[in-house]
Amino acid sequence: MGTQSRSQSLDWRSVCSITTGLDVIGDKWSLLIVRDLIAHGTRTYSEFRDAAEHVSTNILADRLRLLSSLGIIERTNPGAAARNNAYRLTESGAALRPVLEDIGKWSQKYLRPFHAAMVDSV
Amino acid sequence: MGTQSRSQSLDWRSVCSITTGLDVIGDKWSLLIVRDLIAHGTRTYSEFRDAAEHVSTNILADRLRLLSSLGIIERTNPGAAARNNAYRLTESGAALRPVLEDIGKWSQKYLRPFHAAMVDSV
DNA sequence: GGCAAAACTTGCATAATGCAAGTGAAAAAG
DNA sequence: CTTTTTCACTTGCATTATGCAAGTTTTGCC
Repeated sequence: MGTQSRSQSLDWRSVCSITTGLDVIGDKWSLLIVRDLIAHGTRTYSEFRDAAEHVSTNILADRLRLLSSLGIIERTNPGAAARNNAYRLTESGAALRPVLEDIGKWSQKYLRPFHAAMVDSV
Repeated sequence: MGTQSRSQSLDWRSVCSITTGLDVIGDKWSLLIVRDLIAHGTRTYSEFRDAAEHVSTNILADRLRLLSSLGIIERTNPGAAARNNAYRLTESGAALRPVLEDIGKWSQKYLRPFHAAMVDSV
């Protein structure tokens, strides 16, 4: 029997809006997908896969499915086949930009003592 | 042999500041601890434990240790014994407030179709 | 049609999380 | 001062998620 994936089992821990947000984007990979789409506009599966953080392909596929199902990302060519059919942000996904900016700024200001090699840009 | 905990093994996936931030706060529990401290000022172990989301006690202890080691939270009475020695935010932890506010706003605006019971406040 | 490459799946090892019970120390009660 | 309770964690183990390496299946191109 197969294993349980994030995109198949999304349950809400509480009615708190912050908790609800973290139920969706509170992991190590989802916001990196959003980051790549903010930085590049569109991105294919292979391009996500080849990012510096080296996400494993099953997790990548699972997160793309989850983010799609929640209307955070979508295909650039909705009806067409998967090949060369890049992803892009929806309005919802684009609205995550402030979250990413805040995290980036906070890291640069408070995490550098613990990670000297960190760079200033995205 | 015991299992490996987050607070013992923090390694950085890349030099990206967003990734670095997610290496620390990119999980389902850390920002909820920060949320409780923003909402209440100080909080004891039992108070965190009794929050609506029902964190398990080993994870709670691990996250409190991790956040302390990174200077995000601290004890209100640094030298004293643990009992009744609440936690509070440091300057670093307090600087996470915009992240939480943005996540809350985003959830309320874009996640309600998927979680109707979500409430507007924190 | 044949081929190469892109977009995933699958199987299995490892790590993180969840759950229930236990432990130790300090504060409170007597 | 001794006992009891309570708080702050640990510990052991089951379950779930993640990571890794190898498939498999289209599909665009020649």
